[in-house]
This record gives sequence, C-alpha cells and structure tokens, in this order.
Amino acid sequence: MDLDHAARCLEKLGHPTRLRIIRLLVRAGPDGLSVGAVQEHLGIPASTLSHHILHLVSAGLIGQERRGRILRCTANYPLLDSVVALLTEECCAGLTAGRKRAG
Amino acid sequence: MDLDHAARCLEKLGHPTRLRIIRLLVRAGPDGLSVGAVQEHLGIPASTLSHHILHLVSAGLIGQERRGRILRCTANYPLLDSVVALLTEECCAGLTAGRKRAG
DNA sequence: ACAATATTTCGATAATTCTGGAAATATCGT
DNA sequence: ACGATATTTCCAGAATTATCGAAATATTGT
Repeated sequence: MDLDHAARCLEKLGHPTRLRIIRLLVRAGPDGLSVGAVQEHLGIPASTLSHHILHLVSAGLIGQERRGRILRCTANYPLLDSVVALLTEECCAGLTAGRKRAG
Repeated sequence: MDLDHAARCLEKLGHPTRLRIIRLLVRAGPDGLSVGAVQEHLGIPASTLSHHILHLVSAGLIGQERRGRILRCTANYPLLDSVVALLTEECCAGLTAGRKRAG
C-alpha cells in the first residue's frame, strides 16, 4: 500500500454516504449486507447508492457476491486495516508524543 | 468527532498532494515546516499548494503560525488521531476477527 | 412466457474541485 | 521608501463528481 493507493481509498471514504455504507458493512460482519438492505438503512435512491457502491468496489474497499437476485456486499477488512495502518504509521498517530521515526 | 466530521477530514486526506503534505508535516514533528519548505519538497506551484493547505487548515488537520515572513504549518496530531480512532473503532479494524461491537 | 424483485446503466444537469499564472499582500532588512 | 522574500488571492478554464429518474438487465418463481 503506497501513498497514492491510500489516497485513493481515503478519497472514497471521504464522502458521508460512502462512509456510512462502510460502517454498515463493517458492523454487519463477514456476511455483509445486500444492496437493498443498505438502501433501506440509508434511504437514498437506488441509482445513487449504486454509484457509491461502485466507487467503493473500484477501490477494493468492499467486495460483492451474487446470490440469486441479491448482491451481497462485504467490507474488505484487510484493506481497511492497511489504510488505517498507513495512516497511523506513516502519517499520523503514534508520533504524537515521542516520535519513533526519523522522518 | 461524528461521521460527517470524519468524512470531511478523510475527503481532505484523500488527495495525493494533501496526503503528502500531511506526511511531511507529521514527520517534521511539532515544529512543522514553512509553506516554502513544503513547496520545495513537493515541487508544485505556490498557488496550488496554497489551495491545498487551505483545505487542510479548514478541516483543522493542520495549524499555522506566522513567524515574520514565514508561515509555519504543523500537523494537528490529536485530530489525526481521532480520525484514525473513528475509522478503527467505528468503521474498520479491530472487528476483523472477533467483533466486539453489536452493530 | 410472465410478473415480480434486485440492481445497474443511461443520460442529463448541477455542483464542486483542481490547477496555475498573474497580481496583490505582508513582512523584513537596509 | 525600496527591494527582496513568503504567501495568498484573484481569475478562469478544465476536469471530475454527485445526483437521480427512467429505462434496461438479470434472476427467480409460477
């Protein structure tokens, strides 16, 4: 995970609707939720939701699996973890008090 | 820090140039860097840089302090920490294996 | 084949963001 | 006051993103 890849993920996460989608899916656990279920939770038009989901899929932040008519979306936990890890190690926290890296 | 505030921060971090600025400032430590120093590192036009810095300031991700002609920019470590914390606790990691939160 | 359900694609508009040259502003040293 | 340095603001154009109704595409059950 390099900086640009992280930036691409953060860009996708940096939209309130998409961040809500991610939160829903993370909380839903490994089974995730169907697109329809997400739509019910968020109460937004289907086409708008579909676009946002496409964003998240294109960044790899969520995965999808067809099950009949239903398209199940799941959070990509490892990728989310590495985004947080990059943000933490390379850019942000852990350096607050006594910085460990030279820079 | 609510979801929308986090989304606003993530949106700002979700741009390669801005993420680079943040990384520079974090690594520079509590003293930060002047705008000019950042510009030297990134090699982009001053006005473009100024716009990006304004974004980061408006989100509170960096602070500024004038010192004569030089404007020193510093990373807002606590805010960065809380963004990471929200991402970790509410949205992302820590739930990968055995989830602790109900949802 | 048909109706019902689940989701996407099309198409169009509005809004926002990104970029950077040129000019303006602020500060300093002399 | 002047010239140099540091940074921003103005301005404009190009590019991207967001939104959502309507139509299209699967899939299932009958």
